[in-house]
Amino acid sequence: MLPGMGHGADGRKPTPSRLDLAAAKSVATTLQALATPSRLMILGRLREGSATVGELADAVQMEQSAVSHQLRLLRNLGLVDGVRQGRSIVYSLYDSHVAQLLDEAVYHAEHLRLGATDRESATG
Amino acid sequence: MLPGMGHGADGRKPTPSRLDLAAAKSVATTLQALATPSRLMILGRLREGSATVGELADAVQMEQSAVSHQLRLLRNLGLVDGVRQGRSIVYSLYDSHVAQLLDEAVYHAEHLRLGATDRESATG
DNA sequence: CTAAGACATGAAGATATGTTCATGCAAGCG
DNA sequence: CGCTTGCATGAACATATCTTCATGTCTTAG
Repeated sequence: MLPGMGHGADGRKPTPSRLDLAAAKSVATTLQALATPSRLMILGRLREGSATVGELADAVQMEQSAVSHQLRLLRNLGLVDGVRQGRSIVYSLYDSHVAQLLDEAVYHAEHLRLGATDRESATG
Repeated sequence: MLPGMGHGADGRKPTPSRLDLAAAKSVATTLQALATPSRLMILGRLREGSATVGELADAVQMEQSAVSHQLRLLRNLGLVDGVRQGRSIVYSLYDSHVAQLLDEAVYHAEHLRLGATDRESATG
């Protein structure tokens, strides 16, 4: 159970109360899984459908080992799930929440990027 | 608006095509701004309304310097904006996208956490 | 059992990141 | 102008993170 952020079992979240440290840590941990290009691409690929580690490695242009390490991380966070199929292991997004979070993250991130296109090298 | 119902206020977002490396980097960069407890708490506080650096530092229990550093980062990413008001500088979320992304991130993160509560210490 | 394929894991090294410390810059006050 | 308040900035240190290398485990085949 997450302390400090109970938003009711009615499925409706009233007003997103302020983030306490525990909640912030929890959210940060999950978000960090989406905060790196490699994992983002892995998830992006998985969003289109299940794939084996080899396929993932090929899709994201990474070493098999690196992919495995990231998959382990994603698995521990409950973002993906892998099942054996013969000698391969087929990974897929854990549920629709992952896909949604991914979509929304991309969506907002793009918009935010547009709003801050050249803000980075603006007059400091 | 209700988080979790999807962000499609306009109802149509282009088919989230596969993430290429450039897009992944961009999204990852933005998401990384939300991937740490400190920044998450700063944004969480800002989500409730504007605040000066001092107020933020007090709210999130951080040194003023640390807050400033993080604000600089958030500002460069276009997530927050600060304007002078006397000796203080009042910060606020740049626009509703930030608030939305924040809400949705929290929402999904919580759900995902619930699904993976004890996955971390599973039979290993 | 031996051999090969597919994936996982541990250790190590290079980077990146976040906080702190000391200091600089800006604004208000007398 | 000098002093105080409020914030920003740079350097440094501790930590976390990601990738690579070598090796282990599990599965299928003969």
